Amino acid sequence: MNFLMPAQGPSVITDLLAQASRLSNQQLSERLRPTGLSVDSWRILTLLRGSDGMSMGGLAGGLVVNNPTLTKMVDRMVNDNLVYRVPDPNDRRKVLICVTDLGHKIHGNAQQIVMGHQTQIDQSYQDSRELSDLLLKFIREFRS
Amino acid sequence: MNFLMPAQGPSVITDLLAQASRLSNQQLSERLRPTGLSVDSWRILTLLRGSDGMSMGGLAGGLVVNNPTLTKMVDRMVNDNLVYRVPDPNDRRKVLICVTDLGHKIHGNAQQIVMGHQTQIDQSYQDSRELSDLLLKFIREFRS
DNA sequence: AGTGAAATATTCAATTTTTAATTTTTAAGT
DNA sequence: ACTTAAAAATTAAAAATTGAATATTTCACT
Repeated sequence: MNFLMPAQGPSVITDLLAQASRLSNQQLSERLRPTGLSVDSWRILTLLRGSDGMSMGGLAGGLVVNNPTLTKMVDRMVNDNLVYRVPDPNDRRKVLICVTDLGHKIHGNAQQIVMGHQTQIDQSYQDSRELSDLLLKFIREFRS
Repeated sequence: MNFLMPAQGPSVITDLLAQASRLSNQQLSERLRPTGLSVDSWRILTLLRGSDGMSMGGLAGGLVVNNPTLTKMVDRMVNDNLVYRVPDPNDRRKVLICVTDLGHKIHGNAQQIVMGHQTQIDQSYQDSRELSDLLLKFIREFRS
């Protein structure tokens, strides 16, 4: 029961990120259950939001998921009428993913829940803003 | 291709953690390939290291993975002779997981690789130490 | 124009994870 | 002691992910 403190040695950032990510993901996942969205589905809709469609590759990069995985995720979301596929007129290798009206609606509900979750974190965790900033920098660095 | 900056609105920490965790996990995963260990197997061995065996529940909590998932992970590691199971003498519902000699040896190799990865992060990313500290606090807060 | 290489997305088989239910042991209250 | 509830780990079936291979389209170079 002593996994609150690391047993020995310096903490490795990959491990800390895994713990933190899975913990917050678990919580958010429960909160999103009423909407029927997984955390990743919400992330897809958020990325898509306000764009006129994104390619599979663009989405996969933004989410950091493998292409075949994303294909299946999008399949499910198409099935649930949250998004739809459109061939890219400029490059016929590509497919553009767009949000349906229902998708927008459900994302709106989800977004409120997510913001509630974020607010709770902000309140119980002092350095939330700073952590976000550092994570943003970290991600930017890692993507180059 | 503009997933480097968030399209709109404030960044949600759960999303940032997912991105950061998956990015660093991908990199470390590649580096660990020669050892045959997955990142999670390495995390298991690290948690186990220096303990006289941990229960499945303890491990699952430390790693933040579901119990059935951990059972299968440990099955594979037992198969590879990295760990073994011992019934807990104090509570016969429990099983203690222990590291084999081979497990210790392979974890040693893996640890070097992981430290190399960490060093690279420290060098390319200025605020590594601070990020780790904030993540530790975040995790501690989330676990209470 | 034509050829080979690269990019994009998908499919398929194999592996892994999840969810729900089961088994075994301990704890609690009567 | 007995009975019921809780805790711990596992199993089994369903769902999701991965990795390799495939099909199609574009790009670059001749």
